[in-house]
Amino acid sequence: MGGPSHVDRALSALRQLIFSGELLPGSDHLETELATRLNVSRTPIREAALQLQAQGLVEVRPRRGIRVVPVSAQDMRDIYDILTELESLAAARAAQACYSKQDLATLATAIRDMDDALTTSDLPAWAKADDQFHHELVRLGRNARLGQIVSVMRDQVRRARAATLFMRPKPTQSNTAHRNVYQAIAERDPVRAHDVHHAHRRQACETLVELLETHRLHGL
Amino acid sequence: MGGPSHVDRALSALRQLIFSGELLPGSDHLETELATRLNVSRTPIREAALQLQAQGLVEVRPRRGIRVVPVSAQDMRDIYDILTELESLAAARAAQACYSKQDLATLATAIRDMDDALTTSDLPAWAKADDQFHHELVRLGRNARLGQIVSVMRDQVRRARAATLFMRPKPTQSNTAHRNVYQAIAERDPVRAHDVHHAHRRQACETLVELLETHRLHGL
DNA sequence: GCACTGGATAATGTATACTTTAACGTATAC
DNA sequence: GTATACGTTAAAGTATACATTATCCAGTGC
Repeated sequence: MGGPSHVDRALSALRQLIFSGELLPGSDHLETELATRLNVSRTPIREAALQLQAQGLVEVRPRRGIRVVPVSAQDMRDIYDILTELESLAAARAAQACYSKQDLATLATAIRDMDDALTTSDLPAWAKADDQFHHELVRLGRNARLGQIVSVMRDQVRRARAATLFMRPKPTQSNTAHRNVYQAIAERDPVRAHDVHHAHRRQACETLVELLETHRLHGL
Repeated sequence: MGGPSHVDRALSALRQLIFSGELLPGSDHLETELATRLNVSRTPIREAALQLQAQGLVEVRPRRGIRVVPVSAQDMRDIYDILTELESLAAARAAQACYSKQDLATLATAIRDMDDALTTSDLPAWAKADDQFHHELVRLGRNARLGQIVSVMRDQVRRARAATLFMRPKPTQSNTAHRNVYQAIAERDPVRAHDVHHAHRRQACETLVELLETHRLHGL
């Protein structure tokens, strides 16, 4: 069976390099350089770069290199605007879908994991569980295209959150909000699910952008 | 100066072939076939196909060919859900942006063109002006990422609308709705701009999906 | 008749060679 | 000293050659 192709590996590797910060935001990288680095020819690099460009992670600029796009505070606002609307829509749709408690088990698990992480002050674990919750929420909304868009937006947010995770107050509110969204979905109340989640994301955006701006974290 | 590359031309050509229906939804096309057809090598075809895949217009399936993705009625609902939320958000943001009447001139022009097209019953012209209005609206919302997403979604809608344009009743309501959105933006009333546009798109979705389903137009 | 094996085939995945061209530096004219 | 023209160079764009491998079909065994 065909294992992952060189393009696939280049994609993962480049994502890894970007998220880990080894490829700094704003930095340019020639195709040849990356090809050498990943031990492949230019072809898979070019194809991977094209896909990353479509995801907004890099920008290919002829003769200047493949650029890791920096994300400003304003960009983050734009991204959150999209994320907020689409996730809230997913929440509403999930509430309309008449899920049983069993269907919502994964959501409940994510919430529990967040609580656990909070009591042990394990912020990375909290972030992971938080991602899990949002991912599940969108999945329950049953709109594959929406899921894809949201996941691209969430990648960007993740980059910024990594830089600010340890500056934040304990995210107690988030857990409460998630619990309320879960309740609304379980009770099949789309409007409440939508509104609660919307307010939650809006708040999260404010918190994040404020941190970015006060700490002068531009071009993440 | 560097004219458009082969990749650029392949992209336009393939889009043209898809939108014109020469490449039927659901049909598969080998890289070599398309390369011969467009008089280029496989390389630009592969790169173009990757970008079209990112836009959801084709699906590249190893050894089975590049497939023009068919769009079902349910797909169209999903697409409209996204479009509705994001365009409405753009409308709200546009209303918050304190634009002068001059800034809104292009919107007004689009509305006038729609009216003209309606009185002469020139439906293609109406569709074009309609696109223009929505495009302008989103531009005024000042969120580049949102603009990109919306434009991808609108491509899909365009495919379906082309098939149903002449089945519809005269789109008088649309013109009224657009006028109201324009008004709300001019009066800097984000909530009304949002809600009016939201209702408008929702209605459009219902109309379109109903046509698709009654006429059994699956896999457009 | 059916399932399985194995090889032929053809399409993709990848590397590489080649072409084109933008960017940079140098030299020259003024 | 500045600006323009020109040549060099290196990077991307493209074609192509090659390697890999899924698919199909014929043949075999049962």
